[in-house]
Amino acid sequence: MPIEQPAKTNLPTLEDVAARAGVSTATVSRSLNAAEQVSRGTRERVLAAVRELGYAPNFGAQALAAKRTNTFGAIIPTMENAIFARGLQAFQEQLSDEGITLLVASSSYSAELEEQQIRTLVARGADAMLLIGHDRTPESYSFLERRKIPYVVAWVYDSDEQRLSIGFDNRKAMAELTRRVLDLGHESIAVITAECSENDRARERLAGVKDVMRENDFDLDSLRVIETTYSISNGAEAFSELMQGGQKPTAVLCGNDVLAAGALMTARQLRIEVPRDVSITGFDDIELAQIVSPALTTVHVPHREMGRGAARLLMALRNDKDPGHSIELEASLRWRETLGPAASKSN
Amino acid sequence: MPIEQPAKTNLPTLEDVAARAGVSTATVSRSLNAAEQVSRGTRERVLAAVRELGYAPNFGAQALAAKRTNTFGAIIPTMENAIFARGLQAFQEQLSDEGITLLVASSSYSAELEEQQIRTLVARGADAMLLIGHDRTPESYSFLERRKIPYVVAWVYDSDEQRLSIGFDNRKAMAELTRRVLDLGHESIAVITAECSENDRARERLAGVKDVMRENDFDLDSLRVIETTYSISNGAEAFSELMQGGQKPTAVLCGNDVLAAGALMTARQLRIEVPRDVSITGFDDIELAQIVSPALTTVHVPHREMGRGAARLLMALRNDKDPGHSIELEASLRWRETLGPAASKSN
DNA sequence: TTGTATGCGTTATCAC
DNA sequence: GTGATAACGCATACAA
Repeated sequence: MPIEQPAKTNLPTLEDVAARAGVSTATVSRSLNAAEQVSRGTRERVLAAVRELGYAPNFGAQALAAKRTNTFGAIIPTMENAIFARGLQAFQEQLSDEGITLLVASSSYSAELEEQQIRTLVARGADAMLLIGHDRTPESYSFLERRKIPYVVAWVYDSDEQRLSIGFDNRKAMAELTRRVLDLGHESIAVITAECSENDRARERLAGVKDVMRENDFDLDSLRVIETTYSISNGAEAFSELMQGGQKPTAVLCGNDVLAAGALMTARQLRIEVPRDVSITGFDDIELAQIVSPALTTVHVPHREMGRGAARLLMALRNDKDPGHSIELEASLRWRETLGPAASKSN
Repeated sequence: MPIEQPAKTNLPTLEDVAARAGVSTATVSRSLNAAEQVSRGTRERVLAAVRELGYAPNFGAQALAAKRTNTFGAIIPTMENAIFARGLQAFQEQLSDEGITLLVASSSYSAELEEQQIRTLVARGADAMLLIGHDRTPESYSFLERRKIPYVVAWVYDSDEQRLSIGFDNRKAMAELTRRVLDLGHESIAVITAECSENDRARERLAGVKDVMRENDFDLDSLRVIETTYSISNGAEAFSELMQGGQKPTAVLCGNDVLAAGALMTARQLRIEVPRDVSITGFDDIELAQIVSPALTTVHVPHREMGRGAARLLMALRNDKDPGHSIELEASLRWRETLGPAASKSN
């Protein structure tokens, strides 16, 4: 029985390729990473050897020697719904054009968990990080700075913040929506929002509502606010809580489309007609907003622009170029079917 | 001006920790990776030094020395909708319990692209891989085998296939659904499916439909099939194509919930009432299925079980334990609102 | 343009 | 239990 394979069936290394091509390992390395430094002939011989041996670089060795992994990290609050999907997709596409692979983790909206994820991704070799919002533990920031890991904050733009960011003004966007709601004669407003404590987007959106109510001399105490985790079923539950009891709202502003979809579902079950009996609005304008019936009036968020822009900022940072300043994008109202004039006071 | 930081602001290494704790690098390494081999006292001193210095292991070096990254890879066909989200989430959770980080990439339903992604993830150090379905290039398989990268195939169970897999019988599940449809008196059936050429799940589902039609002596030529990429808008378009022209179907079986949601949307626009005028069914039972109105009759897929199970199989494989054989899970009908009796022949 | 030699930060195999 | 020390596979400064 002939021995077909040597016992050690190890993968080919640079050295093997070098031997086969009759050059040094340095030349092989250069042929692969800095082709212009190598004469055409030798490069071709090397590449042939690479193909014949099925060589692929060892990631660990490469990272160790080059001190660079060409890997970026992103931590998003959740993957369970599509809120960040489109933006992340764009981010990813842009990066892979530049030869960067993306590592994604989710924090479940917990600053504590996010800090841990940051450490994990950085340990795993991330050269740069994409983060959502400004709220996180001081340790997260000091860790990144100490490690000199470039990062950009996305999904928010706040001129008060120093950190490099790309996004939109959550407060302003929600204020604009609220203004429209009040213009339609709504006087009894409720808000279903994510927990605000570690989530500046949610907090700012709520602040936007309050700003406008104040502007219009509303009593802020009359504003009912339910904080809950983003999910369809939580939206459903919160809405049903709002609609039982004496003072029913005529407009329910939801912190995002997922909550709004849940609210809409409950409305249907309770035979509450939207927007005749009650208006419901969302935020984000994910695909869901157009699928539900009636289609959701919501705030359109520039997902793809944020993703692409964040990638560009991060690449600049990683390459020690000047990224410029933070970028403010616009979030604009999408008027669809779930927002209408206030119902006559019949409840 | 006092020098606050040494010029070289490098990260602490094992050696630094060792020096500070007054032990050798070997002991530090052991304290971190095999705590039981180290006396309690020294371990505590080491851990203290680690904390004080903010030490974190260098990933590249670790991978290089240990020949193991504790990273698994998964390639799913798409991230653009939630089809794989729940399963992947479960997979991820199970893995992170075991200290494994997950790298995810998507192939856009292209075998060519998938092969490239496999290479990328393996190059980045993936110890093991999760793949969806059996269809892929022969090179993908030979690459994995040559590299001795363990993998498992999920989302399918096919007793004819040798490869380790966990999933359900797509053909059987779709056949079961089709049987119910025919029982309701439908005689004019149409199918909206993903492209079948590189997608065994889609192919098997379509085969399931045909099986049952044959069983019931239907003319297969009368079956209208539209192949398109999974997306709401494609589902919408395909449905509208089906509903114009002479021979309108009374039941439209969609290859997944996303297509079905699109069909439903168009139906609403065309004022076609579901299921009175036409029945529509989905597949997957993602959250979307319950949000749309009327709620989608669909095939429930055991997402989380697949994810968890795949993680267990892969861990066993990676640890050179016997994973046992492929696992068949059940996919069962979820009867909701979009499937009803065939409309009287009025078209 | 090409080769030589060194170092990157761990883990693991030995001894002790 | 603990300490030397040899890999691990590559990139790169320097020399030729």
